[in-house]
Amino acid sequence: MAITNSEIARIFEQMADLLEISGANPFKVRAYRNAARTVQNMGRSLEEMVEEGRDLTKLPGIGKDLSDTIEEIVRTGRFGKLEALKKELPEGLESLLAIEGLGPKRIRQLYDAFGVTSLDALAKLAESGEIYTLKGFGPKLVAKILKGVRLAKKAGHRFRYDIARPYAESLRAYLADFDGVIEVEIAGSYRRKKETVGDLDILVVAKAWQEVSDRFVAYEKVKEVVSKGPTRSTVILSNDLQVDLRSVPAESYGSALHYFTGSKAHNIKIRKMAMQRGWKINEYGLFEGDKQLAGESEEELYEKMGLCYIEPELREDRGEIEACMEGRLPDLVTLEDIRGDLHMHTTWSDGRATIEAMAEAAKAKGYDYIAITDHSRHLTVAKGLNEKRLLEQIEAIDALNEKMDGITILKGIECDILEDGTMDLPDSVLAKLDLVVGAVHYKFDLSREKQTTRVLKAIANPYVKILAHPTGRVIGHRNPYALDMETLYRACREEGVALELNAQPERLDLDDVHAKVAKEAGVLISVATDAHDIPSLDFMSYGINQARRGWLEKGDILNCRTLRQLRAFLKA
DNA sequence: GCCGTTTTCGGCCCGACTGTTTTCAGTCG
Repeated sequence: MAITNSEIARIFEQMADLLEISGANPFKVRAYRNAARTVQNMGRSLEEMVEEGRDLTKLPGIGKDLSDTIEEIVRTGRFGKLEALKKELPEGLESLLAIEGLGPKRIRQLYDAFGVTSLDALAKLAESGEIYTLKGFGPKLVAKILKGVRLAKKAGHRFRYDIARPYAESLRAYLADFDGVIEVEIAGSYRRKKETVGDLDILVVAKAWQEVSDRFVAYEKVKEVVSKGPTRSTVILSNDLQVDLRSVPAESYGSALHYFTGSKAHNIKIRKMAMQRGWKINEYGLFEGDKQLAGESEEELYEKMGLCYIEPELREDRGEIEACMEGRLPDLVTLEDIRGDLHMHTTWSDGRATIEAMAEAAKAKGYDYIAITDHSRHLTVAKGLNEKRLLEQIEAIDALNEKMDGITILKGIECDILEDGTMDLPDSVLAKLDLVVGAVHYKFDLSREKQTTRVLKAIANPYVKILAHPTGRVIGHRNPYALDMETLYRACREEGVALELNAQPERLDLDDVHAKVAKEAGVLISVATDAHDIPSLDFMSYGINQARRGWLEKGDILNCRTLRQLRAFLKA
């Protein structure tokens, strides 16, 4: 009975939701949410830890009860207390929490009085007017609820980073351009470079807030003005992305930026540290009594707290505060550290640019090398290369390398890993290449055991040097396939195989958590764009964002190495 | 339900806003 950490985290979240609606002790609810976060953020598989008899109470936020609960879930696939609770409160009730304006108390009220358990039932009740018989439900709240129902029915309420970015950046520029704006910054998960963002939180220090707010709601892409207040205005953009603009006094800018950048967990930890010293942190500053100790800048805030500056990408309470205190915060990789791109396609398979055009574009980015890695024959829909065509491509690349200066084109392939773990092309052909990138492109639904065996066999092939998009997930579309990551990391280290952090914004695979654990396990990472055209070479920045969230440094990344060092790795 | 340089009991992050009230509960970030 295989179960992933994410699934366990989901169970804890559901438990927390239902407990909240049932009116349980709010701190118990919080304990479940904290545990869910711990489980979601940890790299090790809980299932394996249970099998190995590890002491789970060592994990933060996991005590005796939750440790037993995890064991129960791993061993039986069930959680008795949750099932008991579901008998009292029907399933689906927690889905109502997604509606703005509805929290546990009101949901409970609606259920007790009218038996509401679904969005449809809620909408019906609201439209009939019967809802007004409940205490505390007035016309404005009901209108908000009805709007929330319509919104909740639209799928996918988080936006992929790359989709939010153009909206975010043009709005930032629009505001920065205005005379009345002294500072402007987009905070929240956008600033932490999370792979998806829920909404945008923009902070401004304004000379005249009223004018800035007027300009904000007049932005051309604003579809709807939700509110326009004395310190905050909220709008919905044409793509349904919500944007909050907040006015912040200059002396509080740093604290506000820190507060609204989050993550919540990171902030809570810092705030607790302040409390222990008898201080208080809020969005206006760091205070000792009424005296402001810091607040103008984030740097000052961290310094006063006795901490070093922590990059936004690290602020997830995944050990960054402890690492800072122990002087082992990573020196995060930057885009400028990248010397080449080790995964891209051309017109030889399903790409849209020639080898030469891709090489020229990469050279213009200042890269020293690229690897051409078109698909192999099994991927017929992508015009995958057979032996004959691959040999022709090798000749073509040799000729280009003769001709071109300033960049080296490595001969590679993104070779399919077949169901039995053998490679799609014979070793005799793979031997002629500089680089073989192995990839799973079908049979995603094998059992964990079979999928792991398949991938391990592939990376044991002496020619395979990188495993592409290792978990196969596509954000909001396809879950990662079942794979024993711990064993994979070990095998990669032993075989000298790097794992890819695929920079396609819908993949970002490995993700941040996996990248961090892979690094800790001593595995090298290749941050690669998998570009199918020239503009997609720019995906590198998304890969770097995720790499930074995964604590990666220059030294952890294969394509930060010089060509000579890279060749040494490929030959080893 | 977790946790411990005031604690094995009694705490658990904090402030603002909204809509509904007539002093505040509920929700949100």
